[in-house]
Amino acid sequence: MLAIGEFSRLTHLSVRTLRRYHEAGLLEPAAVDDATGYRYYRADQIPVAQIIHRLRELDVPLPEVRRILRSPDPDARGTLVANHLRRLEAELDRTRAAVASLRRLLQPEPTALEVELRAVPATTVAAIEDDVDHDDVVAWYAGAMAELDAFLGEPAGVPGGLYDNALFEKGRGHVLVYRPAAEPPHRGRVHPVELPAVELAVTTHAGEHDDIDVTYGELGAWVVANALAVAGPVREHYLVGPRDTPDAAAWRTEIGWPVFRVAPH
Amino acid sequence: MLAIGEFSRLTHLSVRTLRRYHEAGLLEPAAVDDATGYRYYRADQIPVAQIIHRLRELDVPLPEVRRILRSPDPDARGTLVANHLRRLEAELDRTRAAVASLRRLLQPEPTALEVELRAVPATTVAAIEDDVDHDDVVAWYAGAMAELDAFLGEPAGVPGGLYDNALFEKGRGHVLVYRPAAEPPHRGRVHPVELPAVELAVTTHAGEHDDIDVTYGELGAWVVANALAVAGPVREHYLVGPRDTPDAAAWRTEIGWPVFRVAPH
DNA sequence: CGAAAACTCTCCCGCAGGGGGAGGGTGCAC
DNA sequence: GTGCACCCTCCCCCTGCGGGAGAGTTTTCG
Repeated sequence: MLAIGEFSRLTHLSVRTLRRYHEAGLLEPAAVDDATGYRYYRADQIPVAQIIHRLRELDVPLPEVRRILRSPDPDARGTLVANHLRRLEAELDRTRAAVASLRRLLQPEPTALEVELRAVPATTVAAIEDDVDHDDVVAWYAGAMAELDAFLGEPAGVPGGLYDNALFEKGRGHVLVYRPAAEPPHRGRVHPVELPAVELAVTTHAGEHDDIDVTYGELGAWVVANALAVAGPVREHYLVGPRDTPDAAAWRTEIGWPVFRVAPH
Repeated sequence: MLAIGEFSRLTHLSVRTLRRYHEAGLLEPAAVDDATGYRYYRADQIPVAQIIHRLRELDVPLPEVRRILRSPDPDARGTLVANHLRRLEAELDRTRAAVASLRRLLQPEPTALEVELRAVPATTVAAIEDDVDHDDVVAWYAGAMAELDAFLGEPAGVPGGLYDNALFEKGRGHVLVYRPAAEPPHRGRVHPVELPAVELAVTTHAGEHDDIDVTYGELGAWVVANALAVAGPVREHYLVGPRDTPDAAAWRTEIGWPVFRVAPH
C-alpha cells in the first residue's frame, strides 16, 4: 500500500489533485485509515490514475471522466473517448475560423462595403425551425436542409435562414431555415411559414463562413452610420454554397439585417 | 452612440462580457453617463470588439489581449498573435501525445514489462543543469544537448538526463542532461558533475515519447510489486534517438528509477 | 527512546472568465 | 403617466487547480 506522496511520485499527479479526484469519486484510495484519514493506494491503481491524467489533458470534464471510468466495456469507453475527440476537432475548426477572422481584422482591406437597402414583402416558404445551441447550429443546419431538400425535390430558389440575436448573445436561440415553395407541404419537421415583410440592409459575404462575423460587424457599422437600427432576427441567403460548387472562394452569402429608421431626435 | 444592448447585438458579445471588458480596460465605452452609469459605444468600436472576441476564442488571456490592442503597430501586433499561435501548436502536440497515451492505456498490451535491476557506480560526466518548467523541458533539452555536443565534438557514448520528481508533481524542477566524458570541460553552461552511485530499476521505452508516461507507470507498478521504493530523480538514457535515426519507431529510451529495498516491516 | 524532519490531514482563499439572479434606477412609446 | 424594456451594481456560483495555515502522524536518526 502506497501513501499519497509515493503514489503521487509514481503517477506524476500532484498530491492535491489526487485528493480532489478522491473527493470527486474519480479515484478512490484502496483504503482510508479511519482514525487518521490517511489515504492509501494500490500499485494497480496507477494505470487508472494515468487514464484520468490523460483525459484531463484532453480537457475532458471530471464528470465525463467518471462516466468513462465507470463504463467497464472497452467498446463503450472507446465510444465516449471518440465523442470527445470529435469535440476537440470541432474546437480546432473554431480555432481555424478565429485565425481567419483575425487576419482580416488586423489587416483590414480598405475596399468599401457595398450595402443595399431592400424592402422585402411577406413571403410564404417551406421551413424547419427550432431552438438551437450556438455550437450545434452547423450540424442542425445540415440536417434541416437535407430534410427540406428531401421533401421539396429538385433544389430551386435560394435557400435562407433566420437567426435570432439571442443565439449569439446568449449562446442559444431560435433558428429557422427555409426554401421558397409555392405550396409548402407539412411533413415531418417541414411546414409552411409566412416570413414577415421587412426592410433589410443587405450585403454579400464572399468565401467560407470562417470570417463571416467580420462582415456582420461591417454591416452593423454601416447600419449605424446610416441612422438605422436593427430589429429582429438576421436573415442569410445562400446564393452560392457548398451545394453549388466545392470551390469555397466562389461561395456567396447574403446577410440581411432588418432595420428601421431612427428618429433624428 | 449605441447603448450596450445595441452594441451587444452588433458585436455578438453578451452585455455581461462587454461590461467585464470595460472593467478590465480592454474596451472602454466611448462615453459613460456620469449620472446613470450608462455605457455608450461608437460604431467604430465594433471591429475592436471583434478582435477581442476572436482573440478570446483563441484563449488569449485578457492581459495579453490588452497588450495586443495597445500596440498600434500592425507588425508588433502580428508578432504577438503569432507567438500565441505557436503556443496553440504546442498545445496541439500535447493533445496528440495524450491521445497516443490513451490508446495504449485503454487497450493495454499484455506483454510483460522487462525490468532489470542494475547497480550503477558513481560516474563523472559533462553536464548542463537548471531549474525548468515542465512545459519548457523539451525546448530546454534541445538547447542544452546542442551546447554539450558543440563542446564535446563527435557524439560518443549514450547521453542521458536526470529529472527531479518535483518537475512532474509541481510543474517545475531540477533537470540535468549529460554526456559521458573522460575529462569534462568547464565552458559555458557545461561543467563536470559526479553522478552518485545508485541502484536503478531499468526498463526500455520504444518509439516516440508521446506515451512514455505509460511506461513510467508500468515501471512504477513493477517497483512497488517488488517491494522497492523510489528515491531520487529519474534517469533516462537515450540509446537511440532522433540524433541517430529519423525513424521514430526505432527510438529506444531507457528509464531508470533509483530504488532501495523496503524493510519487510 | 525521544526529538526532529517529513508527511498527511482539513479548511479557507486565490485565479480565470464567465453565468444567474436580486434589487433598483432610466429611457421611451403609447 | 404608465408600463416595459433597458441598464446599473453587487453578490454568489461554476470548473479545476494552486497556496498556505494549523494541527495531527509517521519515519528516521542520533
